[in-house]
Amino acid sequence: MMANPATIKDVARVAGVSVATVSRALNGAENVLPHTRQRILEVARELRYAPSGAARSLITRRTDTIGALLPDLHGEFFSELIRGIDQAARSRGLHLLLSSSHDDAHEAAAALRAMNGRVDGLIVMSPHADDDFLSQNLPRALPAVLLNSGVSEPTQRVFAVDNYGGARVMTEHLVGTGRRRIAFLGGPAANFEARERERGYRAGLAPGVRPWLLEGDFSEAGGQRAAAALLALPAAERPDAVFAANDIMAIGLLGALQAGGVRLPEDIALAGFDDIPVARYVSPALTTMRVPIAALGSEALDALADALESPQSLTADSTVMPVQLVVRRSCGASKT
Amino acid sequence: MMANPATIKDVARVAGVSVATVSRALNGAENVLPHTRQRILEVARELRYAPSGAARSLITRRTDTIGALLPDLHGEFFSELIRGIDQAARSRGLHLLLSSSHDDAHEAAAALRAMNGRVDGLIVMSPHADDDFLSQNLPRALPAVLLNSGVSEPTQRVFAVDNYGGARVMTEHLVGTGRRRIAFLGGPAANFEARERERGYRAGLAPGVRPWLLEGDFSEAGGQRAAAALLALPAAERPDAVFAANDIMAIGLLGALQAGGVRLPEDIALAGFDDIPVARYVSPALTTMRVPIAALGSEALDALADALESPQSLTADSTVMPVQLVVRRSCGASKT
DNA sequence: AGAATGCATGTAAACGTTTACATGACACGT
DNA sequence: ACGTGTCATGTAAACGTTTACATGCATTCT
Repeated sequence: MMANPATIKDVARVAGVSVATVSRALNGAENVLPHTRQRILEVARELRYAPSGAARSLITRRTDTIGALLPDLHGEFFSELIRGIDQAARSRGLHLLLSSSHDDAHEAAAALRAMNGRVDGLIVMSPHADDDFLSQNLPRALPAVLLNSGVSEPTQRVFAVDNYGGARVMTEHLVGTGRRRIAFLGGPAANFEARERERGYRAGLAPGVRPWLLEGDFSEAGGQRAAAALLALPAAERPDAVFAANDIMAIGLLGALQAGGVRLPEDIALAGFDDIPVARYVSPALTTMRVPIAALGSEALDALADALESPQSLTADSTVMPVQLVVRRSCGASKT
Repeated sequence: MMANPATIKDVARVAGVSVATVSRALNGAENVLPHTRQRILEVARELRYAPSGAARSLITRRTDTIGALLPDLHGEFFSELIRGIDQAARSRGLHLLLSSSHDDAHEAAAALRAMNGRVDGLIVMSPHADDDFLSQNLPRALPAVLLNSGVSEPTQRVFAVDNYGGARVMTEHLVGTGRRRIAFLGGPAANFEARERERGYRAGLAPGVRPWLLEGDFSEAGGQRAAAALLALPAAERPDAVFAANDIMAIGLLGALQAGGVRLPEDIALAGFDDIPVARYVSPALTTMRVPIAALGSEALDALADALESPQSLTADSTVMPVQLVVRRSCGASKT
């Protein structure tokens, strides 16, 4: 019923030629008689022959595939990231091998090793992927680029987002619109991006102003918990602005605060970070920092793909993608 | 600098054993002396050896990878779908090879063939993937499951969503809340799901009522265009409800209608289909049909993974996933 | 006419694994 | 002591390609 797939040998036998000729005909080598080629193509179609990727990449040492090691697949951030990577990959004829959600460094290492021989390069975004981890676990000869990693002295190519600068600009914007009691809803302590954004927040405050930190975890539920904490305060003691370290927390906060009778942006101005698609649909629409998520993915892939052509092009420096302030109604500075 | 990766031969040479012993030690065969095994593990770590996936799967005929052929990666629908697939794949130790956006059948066929020898099975969701296409292009011996395909007499395993039933229930719901002039904003004519939803809409109308069809394309911009068309009508001639064939069109419509001064849901009730995450954040929150998108992906993967163990488990029937009416404010039937 | 050239095709090695089978050391029962 | 069995290890084939090199035929040059 489900017969074994045809191999190049089958094609050769049926067409009455050698496997070498079949290989040449199928790969478009020019030194094969038109008549022979046509015959081979016919037979190949007839037998539904498709070359084995495994065998082919074993000998050519090319897989035309790049691997992506991601921490998670949840939410719009990763959706956008993958879209960016995929788009760039497709336009270069590369395939995408996905691997996600590695809870500990051990698992991530296993995933990394499992990619060996199946990919030509790696895009790595992982909380565990510090310099040490990579130099211990990255199979040799496998070019890699890092995304938003916390490496200080990179030995790899790194693409990152200007978390610090963006957070600073956002804070200054809130200060500029007259807010004085600006709280910051942070992310997980272990998260590099969260720390950078907090650093930017601190830098953006007017000199002498004490930072006001709320605990968060980058999740919608975390935003709701923070809202509950604020609602427990007397209205006069609440902040007049909250800057959430990412959009999804801001959105959780937004809904919960409104449910608690707080008027946004009149009572409390709200700002997020990332500009995920949903940010413009909430009411009031969320002021946020636009992160070029898809571009981050496609630039990473482009750098990696270039490295496949000329390995020396993969230098160990880092590129910081600029972010852009997007003012919407939630911060009170826009009428629309 | 970037040395060739170590092979099993290198490990064997350094450890002073044969490659067979290395293979056995690394794969956990029990008949290898503890001393020998430890020595081999040490050497392997030292050399940063990782077995070549290509070589391994060439001989074992297993890749532990499944391929997903998707039409697109844009939007929350596919994000959720991939998440569902990935989650099920990971829990079974399978990898995921992604391939998307094939504009024509020719491209899709190429993608299909490129997967040969790199995957153990396929999840296919493609407008081109009808029965003919698959039987022509699917390499033999490659188990596959189809998603939301328009095959009538399936020769493959198919998972689909109850588009017809859901659309019918939604239409009946709108009728039940007193709406009489219910328009349907359709999807691309070539799209099977769009046609099924339209069919459900027609069936849900009260007997004798003429269907009112608006042209759409499943995109947010399409929703906005439809809104423009409605706004061009005198208010009295507009529908009192619009049922959009998917959420993203409903959301485009929603924003554009509100900008045009239409009150939702008072003047026009609005409903969508899919229940993408953003549906509950728009204002008014969108009444919609909840499609178990992630579950669709994970069930498809589970069926496929089972088939890898026992090929005969992959019968050629179809599973229809139930959908669920989610009433929110946009249809006027809910206070919250 | 004979040598040289060009060119289509064939032969076989190589890629890095796994695994069936062979080998040989050692322990044991007789 | 000698066969017998056990078991760790080695040998080599196999997986399905690509490709360097060999082959031999047809054509062209002298």
